Amino acid sequence: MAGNTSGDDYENIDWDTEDELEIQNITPSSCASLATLNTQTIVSNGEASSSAGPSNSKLVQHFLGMGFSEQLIAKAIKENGEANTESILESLLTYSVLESDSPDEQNSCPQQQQCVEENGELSSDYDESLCDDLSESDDSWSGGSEIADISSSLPKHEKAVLSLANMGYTVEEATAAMERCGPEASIAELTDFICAAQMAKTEDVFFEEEKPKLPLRLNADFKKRKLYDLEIWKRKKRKGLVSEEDEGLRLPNPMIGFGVPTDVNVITHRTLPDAAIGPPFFYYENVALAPKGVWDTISRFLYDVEPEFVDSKYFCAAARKRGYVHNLPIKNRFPLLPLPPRTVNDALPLTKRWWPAWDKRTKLNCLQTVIGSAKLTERIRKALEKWGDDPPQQVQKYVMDECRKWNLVWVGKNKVAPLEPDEVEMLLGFPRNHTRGGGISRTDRYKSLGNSFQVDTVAYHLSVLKDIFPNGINLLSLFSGIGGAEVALHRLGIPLKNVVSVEISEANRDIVRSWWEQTNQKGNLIHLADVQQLNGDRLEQYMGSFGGFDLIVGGSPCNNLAGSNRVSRDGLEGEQSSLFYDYFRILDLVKCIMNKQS
DNA sequence: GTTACTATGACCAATAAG
DNA sequence: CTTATTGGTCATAGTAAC
Repeated sequence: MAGNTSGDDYENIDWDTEDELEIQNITPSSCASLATLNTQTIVSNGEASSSAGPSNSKLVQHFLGMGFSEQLIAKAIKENGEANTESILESLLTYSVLESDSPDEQNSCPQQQQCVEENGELSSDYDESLCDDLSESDDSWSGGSEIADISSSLPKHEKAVLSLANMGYTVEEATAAMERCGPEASIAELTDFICAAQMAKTEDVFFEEEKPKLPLRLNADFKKRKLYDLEIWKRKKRKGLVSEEDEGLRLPNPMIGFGVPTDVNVITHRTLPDAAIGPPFFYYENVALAPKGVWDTISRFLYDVEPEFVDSKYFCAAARKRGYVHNLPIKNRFPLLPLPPRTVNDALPLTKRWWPAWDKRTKLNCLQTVIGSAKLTERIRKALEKWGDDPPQQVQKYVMDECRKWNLVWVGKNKVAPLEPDEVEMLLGFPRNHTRGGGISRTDRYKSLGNSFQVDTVAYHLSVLKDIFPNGINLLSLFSGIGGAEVALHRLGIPLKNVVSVEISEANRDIVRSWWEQTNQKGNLIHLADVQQLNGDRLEQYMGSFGGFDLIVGGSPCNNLAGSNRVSRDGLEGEQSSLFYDYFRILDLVKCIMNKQS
């Protein structure tokens, strides 16, 4: 078992693709070509600016990681000294705002200092409407209306412009990029384009020194201004025509990805793009039914790997439609045993007695973070009690609609109820009481569970690692939540050697730590709170101490992608969901560091 | 302050209907 | 082919209760 034999599979995997540094024009990936959100990855080249850069490279790295340009950082440090990071940051932000308000200013593009491709020609729009009177704009938006409300109700392409604007680009730049790249272009494509345009425009222009330092604008004012610019853009757009190019990934039906344990049709081979090939292995997850273009963008960032869309209803009694982007082998997968019950009837046998014949459900819908109200179940009971076993169609439809929407199950005569937390735990493949105790409220249990992996599904995908890493793995777990990946690996019998787990919620960290202790794990568990604080230095530190990560798992926040969000379904640029870019940033960092080590 | 409870449609895409 | 209908969704915000 040990040693050489088990290495066979490993060697079949084509890790040794050294030369993946070929220039990729579109893909925002790979260490060499990309700057987006990724400036840190050039560490090894000693990107020392010729301009007598500050000695404190860590400090520079820190701000580079936040997306500011090296020149701006140098300037900010010069102004503020190295000691006061707060004031440096403030200066940097100020520069960005200045840039966006005065297009003449160059070089403050918060990203992409080193894009070289594209011949960035700009449309004439660049010169127009740059001199909009600000006071006018302020007046026109001075009503009590909330900016956020307005922006969230905008069409998607306009949101894209607004996103770019809020990233520090001018609306004119964003518009030009949109016109050039098409309305469905991803933010990555757009930023690439803008950067190229800026490079073209700013050649030979060196950083000017003294700029009047204005007080930092309030964020609301900033957005207000951008929104006004957006209105201008809309007016322009109505005149011209915009090519609508529809292109996008389609969800498979049935949603079984490369295969599920209960189906004989299993795909065992695929070809990964060279840039995607590890080490490390990575495994990224998010909701399948995201707004248009989101999965295209995710896939493009993650080295053009096609997502594997899987509905967990093929693994358990509840649906869970998710997309997974990973570079794992797909041959010889195996499921966790015992196979979990796959019908409501089997999973919740006590409901069978009360389950009416006209409720044809055999599976539950997606387990959410909130549950149906008591009022609703009472309304349903009242609606049903007038009738016998066979209520009229209208009533049946009403009841069924609500049951499907809220995942209600039958717990008594004419009585439906939401699932209990421990039932959700069981359906998702967690040990009973996994989220119980430790002072967590019932509401928060639902929330944590609703945001989690379905363990059997994930374990099936990760099962191929068992032969590859018989001695255990080092895991980097981003957005760990309640530890779905850790539980899956553990149940697969894959030892966890070193786990760096990043999770913002303290309650969730407590849950994972408690599980770690109860299952007598032999490895090390390192907990961090914020992915945004995880930089190259810390990663190198960890990786140096135990020799790199074997697997990077993460399901980034879906808040702004999920259909059930009525308020802020802003897509990948939403407040929480944009943390996807941190997943990519960290993955790419690890990839680069590992390449450097090997 | 924390927790529980409730009301709140939008968006997308698949499907049905015309 | 177009348009209408349907189904489904890792949720948020406000308010009351504790």
